[in-house]
Amino acid sequence: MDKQKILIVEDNFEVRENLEEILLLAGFIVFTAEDGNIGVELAQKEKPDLILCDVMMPRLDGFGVLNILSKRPETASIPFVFLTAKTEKNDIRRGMNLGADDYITKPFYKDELLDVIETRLRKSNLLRKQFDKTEQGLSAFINTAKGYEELKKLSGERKNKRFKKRECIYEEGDYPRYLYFVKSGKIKSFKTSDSGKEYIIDIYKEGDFLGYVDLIKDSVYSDTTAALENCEIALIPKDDFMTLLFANRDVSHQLINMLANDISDKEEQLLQLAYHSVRKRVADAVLLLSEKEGKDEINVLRDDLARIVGTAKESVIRTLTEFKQDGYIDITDGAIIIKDRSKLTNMPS
Amino acid sequence: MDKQKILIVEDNFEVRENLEEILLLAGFIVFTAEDGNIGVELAQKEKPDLILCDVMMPRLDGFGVLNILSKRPETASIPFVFLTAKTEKNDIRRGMNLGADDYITKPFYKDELLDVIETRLRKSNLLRKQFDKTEQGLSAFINTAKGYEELKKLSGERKNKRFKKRECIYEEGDYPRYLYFVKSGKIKSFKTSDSGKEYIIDIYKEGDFLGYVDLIKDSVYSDTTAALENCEIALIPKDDFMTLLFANRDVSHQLINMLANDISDKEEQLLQLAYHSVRKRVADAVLLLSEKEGKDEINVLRDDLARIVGTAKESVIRTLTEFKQDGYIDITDGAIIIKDRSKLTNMPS
DNA sequence: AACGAATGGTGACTTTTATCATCCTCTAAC
DNA sequence: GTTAGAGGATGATAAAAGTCACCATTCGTT
Repeated sequence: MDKQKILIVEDNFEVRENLEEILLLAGFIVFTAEDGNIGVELAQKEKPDLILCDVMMPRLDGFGVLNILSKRPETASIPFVFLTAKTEKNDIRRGMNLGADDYITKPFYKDELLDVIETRLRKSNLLRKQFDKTEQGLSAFINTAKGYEELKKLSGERKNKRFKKRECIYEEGDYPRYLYFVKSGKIKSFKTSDSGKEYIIDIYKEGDFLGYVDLIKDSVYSDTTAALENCEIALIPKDDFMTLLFANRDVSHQLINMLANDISDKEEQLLQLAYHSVRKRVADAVLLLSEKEGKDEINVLRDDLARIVGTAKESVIRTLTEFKQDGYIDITDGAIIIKDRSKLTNMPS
Repeated sequence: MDKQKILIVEDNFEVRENLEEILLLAGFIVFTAEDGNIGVELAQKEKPDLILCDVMMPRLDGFGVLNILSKRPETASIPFVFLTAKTEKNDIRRGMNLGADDYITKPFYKDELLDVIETRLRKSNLLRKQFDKTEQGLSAFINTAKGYEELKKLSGERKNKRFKKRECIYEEGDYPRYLYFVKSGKIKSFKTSDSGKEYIIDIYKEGDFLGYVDLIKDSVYSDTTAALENCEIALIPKDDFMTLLFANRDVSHQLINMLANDISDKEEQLLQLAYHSVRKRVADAVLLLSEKEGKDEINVLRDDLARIVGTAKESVIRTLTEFKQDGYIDITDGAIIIKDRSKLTNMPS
């Protein structure tokens, strides 16, 4: 077998060097990334056979990395192993739920590390072989990468449309005529309640498709989408999309995957909305935005933050002030800067 | 053109007779149903060309009828016209959002009635012709009826498994090995928060599939399902389902439809959970259960009701007591009986 | 430059909801 | 028949969040 590629994502220099040395000696090709963002990029570029990733990192933490990678079909099936400081039960459970394959607690022994890596690589190879065998059946979902590419191709040839900050892309009640693909910028989709309050359902960023649910349902839009900043969006006519969807099996399966992921996300949101305190929900919203932004600094209207959290603007502002006093965040000129990511992540409910 | 079939769903005897007479004279074949349940059954049996349905009815109201029919592929594309007492703006908007095609306010003129019916029938015929033309493209989704049939066939041959009240079907963290099809009984699916509180995500009844989201995602279950009463469930092995899904385009499309509907439902739930008062959410939960049950009388543990609403048990009980005092419901031996459906439906948020 | 609107922030107060304790009733098990 | 436990219901109280009022900045527009 050829040499296998391993990606290390770890912010601590010494740990990173140490890991790299061990793995190089063991005969792997090693890539290293010093933070989550670089890790995500490297993973997509190099398609490693396994990823070792620290949980606690500035900017984009391990959960964020896993979350992003497991949504991109081309990286979704790469075995993902968490490095966690202590045996933090919550971290591990959450990581495993998100789809991590294994975890290693720091400090670790060389043998333990290599053992885990070997096990995971073996399992993954086994799986791949099985899929090769049964061309049909389960393997259907391995090729969703192709589906995503096909979908993206649809957007490539189109003329893009630019939307200014706050401009609406579509409104509740409109009849869907396009599938939208975000080329750049961020977009919010929200619903309005009888009493006129808005709730932000989702935030889309570069590389996301939007508007497909109501397009598929063949009903009028049940939400409104508006640009959070200047955006560039490709408009794909409904017919083109439907034709492709009908003609191409990979596209159907990619869409099924996207929908299934959306459902899981929304169910999780429901649970949090039901029982988590505003404090916890604000912390989660801040982390979410920082993840979407890929930065520790986020710029968001307090009104929008409140619409994500599902509460009153004043409550959000008060909570942010508390966070600032507790030293979890800084606020300068309205921008929120995350100072202690772990405290926000582990906020008690 | 052959004589066209119209279904009238209306609880008031006089209005029903009156409508029937007008339509018979106008040359339609007419079916009548005196409540929502009978209406749903008749619609599925007779596949009318148009449905006229009263909004306010005991047991299953017009929204419920529309909701059920629009989820079944074989009845989803039948033009649906609401009969509403006054020009209740909320009712109409809600109805149209749900996918009603038109509405008629009572009292109505004969000409107005026939005019609306004619318009709707013409549009629907036009649509159907278009679909026939473009065998590809949009028509893909018309045939999801076939997909549902194929899926159901999968369950037909299997041995059923019986679950006793409160028994678990699968638990959070389990690895999915089956697709489940409910033959009889009701089932709740719920998630547990860190603090140990449970939230009921969905309630399944006869004719529903469950467990497909995590099956598709190829991840462990992120929720737990348990029987609310004695149930009979068909277990469809994962491989069978995946093979069918891969092989059969109609099944893919049916699944896409199911997923898209789930997403819409959950987004609506999110909005409600965010801003509606406990009082409104309790009213909605009671209506939901009555709809699932197909009766005005519902038997539900206060704990479960609280888990649907996403609040404390005591708060639910207090709210029910208020409803009782206000004359909206009756409670006898723990069973909740709806007395004034319209008050519950139009509960201010 | 002046104005008004939009935005972030704070205080006072009210309402809603959660929590804890207690009581009652019914039922299933001993 | 007795008893333990489950489930429904209510009261008292505390905590959380919403609402209203107000102020200070900033920013874009006239």
